Amino acid sequence: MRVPCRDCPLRSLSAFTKLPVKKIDFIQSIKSNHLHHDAGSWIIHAGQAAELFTLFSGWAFRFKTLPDGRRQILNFILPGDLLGLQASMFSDSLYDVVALTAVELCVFPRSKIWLLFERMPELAFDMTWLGAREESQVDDNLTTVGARNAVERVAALIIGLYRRANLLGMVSDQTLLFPLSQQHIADALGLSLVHTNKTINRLRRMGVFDLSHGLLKLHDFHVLEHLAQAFDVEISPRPLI
Amino acid sequence: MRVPCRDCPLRSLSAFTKLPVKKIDFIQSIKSNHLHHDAGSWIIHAGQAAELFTLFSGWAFRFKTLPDGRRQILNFILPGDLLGLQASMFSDSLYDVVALTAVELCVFPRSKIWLLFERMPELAFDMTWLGAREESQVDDNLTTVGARNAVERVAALIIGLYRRANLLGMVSDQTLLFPLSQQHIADALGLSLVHTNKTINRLRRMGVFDLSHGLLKLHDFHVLEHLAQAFDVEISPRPLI
DNA sequence: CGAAACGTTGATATCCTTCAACATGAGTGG
DNA sequence: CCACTCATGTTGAAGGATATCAACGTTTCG
Repeated sequence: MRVPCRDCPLRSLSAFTKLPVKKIDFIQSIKSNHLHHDAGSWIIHAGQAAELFTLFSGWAFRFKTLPDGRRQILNFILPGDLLGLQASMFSDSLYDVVALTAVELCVFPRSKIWLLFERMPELAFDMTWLGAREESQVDDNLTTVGARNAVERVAALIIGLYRRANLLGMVSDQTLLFPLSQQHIADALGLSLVHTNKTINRLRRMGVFDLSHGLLKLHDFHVLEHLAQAFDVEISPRPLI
Repeated sequence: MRVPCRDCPLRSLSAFTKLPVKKIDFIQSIKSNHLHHDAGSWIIHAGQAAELFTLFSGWAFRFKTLPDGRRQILNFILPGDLLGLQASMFSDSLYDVVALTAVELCVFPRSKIWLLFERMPELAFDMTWLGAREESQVDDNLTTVGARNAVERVAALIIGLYRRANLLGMVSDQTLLFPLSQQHIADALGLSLVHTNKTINRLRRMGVFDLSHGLLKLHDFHVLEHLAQAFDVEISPRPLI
């Protein structure tokens, strides 16, 4: 809580739209907490109620688990992303969210969401926009898992995360701190761990990227885009609640 | 336009929440059109702007196409579902929507969406809720495609559609008009057409359902649920805009 | 230093795809 | 009503992509 929302370092990034002070102060007024979580800890539990969060720093991921234990990672969450919108609109969350690194979270109690719709329609609109954007990410992931082969899947995942991280200024010298294990990648792509490993190494040997020791270095973005059968993407600044 | 929103036949279904007349009239006031489309016709084009719709009758589906033509169906759209929320919040749609049967659509111009947030926060909230619900469907589909094998995928798809249709009163004698071709099923599940066919017939021979001539008859819901490695689901009435 | 998590590799098994051919059904024009 | 065509569904065979199994290497961390 020490840093007021007005001075939030995320706001100065070009990835985010500028908000009038009045709205920022409203956001601050409904923010109830600023949490720290260790890597690996649960942020939202499937089957339980959850608040609404903004990820302030770190990485997290959202996933579902089948009765027999298989798990599917639905998307990854980066700083500035809204987290728990579905969960806070339904009575219970339908998915788990776990911190991938140490994270900081801004907490907005679900009880205040209605206030936001009532008093600050612009912010409610932004929230809906952010929800639509998350869905569009899940759409992409479904397309990756359903229609692409192993090489294309890995390529598409790398591209997607690289792009997002780049917008947040987390990339320098085409290099990025990359906290996913190969098991995370496998669970996101619907591939086995072993095959994921072999596919990554194939791409590594092809020279399109290097991925080791938690560091991703992208050598050739365009080749990777081509390998991924990627769509064109339009990137626009997004609201930050 | 002949039937006023107050008398909308969908509203009387138990699947939908009751709305005060004032709000229904507001909905009516921003509804700009009532469209008819033939089966197979495009409702939303990827790369183009789109309005916001409610599907009044019929079935539709939302999908993406890779540069080389492979296509992934993201979800199916049934009466009462919102359609084009993402598309109408972004400048262009990132996906296509095509009518699976003849459909009727209620049209709400995107230019009026802001008005709705400003003047009717309850409806804005409902819209966000419906968006969150669609995302949760895509989450499920991603889990199906990423973590289930062929038999489980088909079972999960059938269960999901049967459940939704049932809530809308489209099921009688455990039987339902089912307009998907096996190619649609294959494209939704990330399976080849041939393997989809063989999997369906395997399930048919196991006696859990029958699917032919556009008719789905579900013989044993619980066995199918078990085969699908299905989650428990909580079903609650939803808003209708 | 030891243990545990994570990554790597080869061999084998399996699920799913592809190919090809044919069957069936729906729609159309003669 | 029949003959034709096109979409859709069905089936067997063969090949390929991915999964599984098992063993070992490497890093991290207490």
